Amino acid sequence: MTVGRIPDEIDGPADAGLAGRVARLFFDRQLTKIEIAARLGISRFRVARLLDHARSSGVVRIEYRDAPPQDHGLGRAVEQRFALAHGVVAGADADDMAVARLAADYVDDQLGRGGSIGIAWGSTVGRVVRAMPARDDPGIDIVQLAGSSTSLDRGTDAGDLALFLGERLGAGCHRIHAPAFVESAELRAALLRQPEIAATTARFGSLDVALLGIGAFGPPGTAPSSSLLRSGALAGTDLARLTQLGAIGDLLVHPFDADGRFVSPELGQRSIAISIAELRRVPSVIAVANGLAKVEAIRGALAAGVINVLVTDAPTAEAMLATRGSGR
Amino acid sequence: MTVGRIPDEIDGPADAGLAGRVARLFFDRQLTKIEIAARLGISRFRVARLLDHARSSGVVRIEYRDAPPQDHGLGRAVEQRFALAHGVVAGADADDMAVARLAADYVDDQLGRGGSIGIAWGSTVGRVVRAMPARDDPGIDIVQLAGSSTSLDRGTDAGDLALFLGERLGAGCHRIHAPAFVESAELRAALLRQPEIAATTARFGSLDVALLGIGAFGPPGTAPSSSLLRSGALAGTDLARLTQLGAIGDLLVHPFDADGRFVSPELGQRSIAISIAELRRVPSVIAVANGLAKVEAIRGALAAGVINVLVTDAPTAEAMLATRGSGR
DNA sequence: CTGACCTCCGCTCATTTGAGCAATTGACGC
DNA sequence: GCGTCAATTGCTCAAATGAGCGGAGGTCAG
Repeated sequence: MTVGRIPDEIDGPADAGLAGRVARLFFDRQLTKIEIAARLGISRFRVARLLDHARSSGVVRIEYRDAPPQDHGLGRAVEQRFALAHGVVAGADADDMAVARLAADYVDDQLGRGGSIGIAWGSTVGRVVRAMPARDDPGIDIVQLAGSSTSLDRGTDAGDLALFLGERLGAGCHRIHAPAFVESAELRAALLRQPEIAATTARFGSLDVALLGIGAFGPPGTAPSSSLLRSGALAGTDLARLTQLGAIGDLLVHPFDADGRFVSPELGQRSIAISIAELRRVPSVIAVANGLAKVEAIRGALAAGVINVLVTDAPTAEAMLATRGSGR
Repeated sequence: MTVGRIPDEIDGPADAGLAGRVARLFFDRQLTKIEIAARLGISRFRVARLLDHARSSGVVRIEYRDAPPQDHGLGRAVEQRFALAHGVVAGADADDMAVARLAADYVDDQLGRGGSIGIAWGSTVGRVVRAMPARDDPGIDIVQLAGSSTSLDRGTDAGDLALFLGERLGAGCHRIHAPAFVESAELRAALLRQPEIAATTARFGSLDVALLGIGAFGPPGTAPSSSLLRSGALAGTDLARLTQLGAIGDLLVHPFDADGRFVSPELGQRSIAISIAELRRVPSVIAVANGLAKVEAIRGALAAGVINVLVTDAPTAEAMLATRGSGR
């Protein structure tokens, strides 16, 4: 019964490997099955069956990367109404993922070869990262724009997203191994002096692209879509004060009111994140936000004049345009 | 010049969307081009051209997931010689990535539905994580087996790898937000009392699978393949002492000698990682290691009796078997 | 307005391909 | 040794497909 050394790969792997080889010759090199059969010395029927097997057994998988439909008309309307460089609006029946894919394609276009991209946090940005077409471009630099927060949902933290994006693009990744909020301005200053952290924040000045979500505070008591609120950085009293100041949403750690005024500059004194002033210097600031609950916040964020490009969906865009006469 | 609202998606997206729809009907639903043409009310030639376009423009992408060839004979020989549950050996001309894919497939098989997998650090483990077939199984738990180290190369740190793996499997991810090594046993104890860290280490006892690399110290002066050495945890004097004790490699943070004895138990007193005793209780400990420089270390690690499954390549396996008469 | 140029479309015909069937092979139990 | 069953192989013929061609429509400079 001593089996010793049976060369039993005569059939298994020989076969398994064949399916892969055949599939590559057929799909990649576009040979006909007859040519493949001749080349490998097997019958064309075997080639066909190998190919069937390869597909049914998952050896070859077919993926679709078609861009979701866009509503260019609405996009242009948003551009003009809010003085944006680009308004990208997903078509009528788009879901969150369609918006994320449009944003990912947009970012992919912006990053020609190389380039430096800053990345924020949030579930919206997370979807964009996951929809990003894979690359292998070490010339790209990913820069985390705000510190981390462990209380955010899985895979929405800025550090995690920067890591994912770097992995996906094959890019260098510059993270901030520190919390987004600390107790005092002194601690913040001390952290910013840390060489590892300073190496990342020093890159805020040379970003080509920044990718952000827009946080909406929403009515008190409801679950906020804002990662700033979810991050647990703000005590109840802070939040009450912000609401009193008219805050309706946030960009990263910076709350703003309906007119796009940043209402709580002192919050920036306790947070480790890119400042609004630095953000204004980024050539292309791309915000992704959709959902009727975010309409007010998006309008406020655009009024702040920080954002160049907005990616959203049709219902949101229509709601943003509809209130032309009213409000502000 | 006021463009207002031009429905100019009559051509672009209508076309782009068509390519995707046609591709799905053709590849997924296996309709013939003639059937597709009839269904969409276009000519079969247009279908063919749309399909060509979809492939050349990258709307459809074809991926291959064929398992690399294995040498079952060598695998069985390794199993018997080293008393393993499984020896998985990649075929003759396999590269590092082929070994990683074999390991990934093996782990994927082990994780039927659900299950708890512990993950170590290192570039080898990193390749396995990246080769892992994607899933979406929230029933799986990823457990980081050792603390983080910022001095490891990009994407080889245990925290990063746990995050990547969790993302890839759609699984829950339990990380250790602490360094792998600290200055004193007291600090270690304090950290282990932290609820967040304790929540992860508590899972060491209920792992189904552990995925490890094997570190090889190699001759002094050469670049070590061991992530333990690279992690910068050991001062020069520590290293000299370990070498003196006969250490030739490591499992996670635990150095061992050629006979598989763990030579420096006190190192565990300063490190945040699964212990050898805990590791022994894991039903399936899978080690991935290949390269002639690692042969001695692998043999030592197997002698320790912690490892159940070894994944390697043919040259390494042959070298491991060749020294049967000599040495130990 | 006109002609050059370009892109996209549908057609014909030769080639490639798939469905279904019959022959072969190999494993296994008796 | 031999029958049985399942899996695999190769075949025929009808259907599906690709290459290349000429025409329709659209754009742009002159």
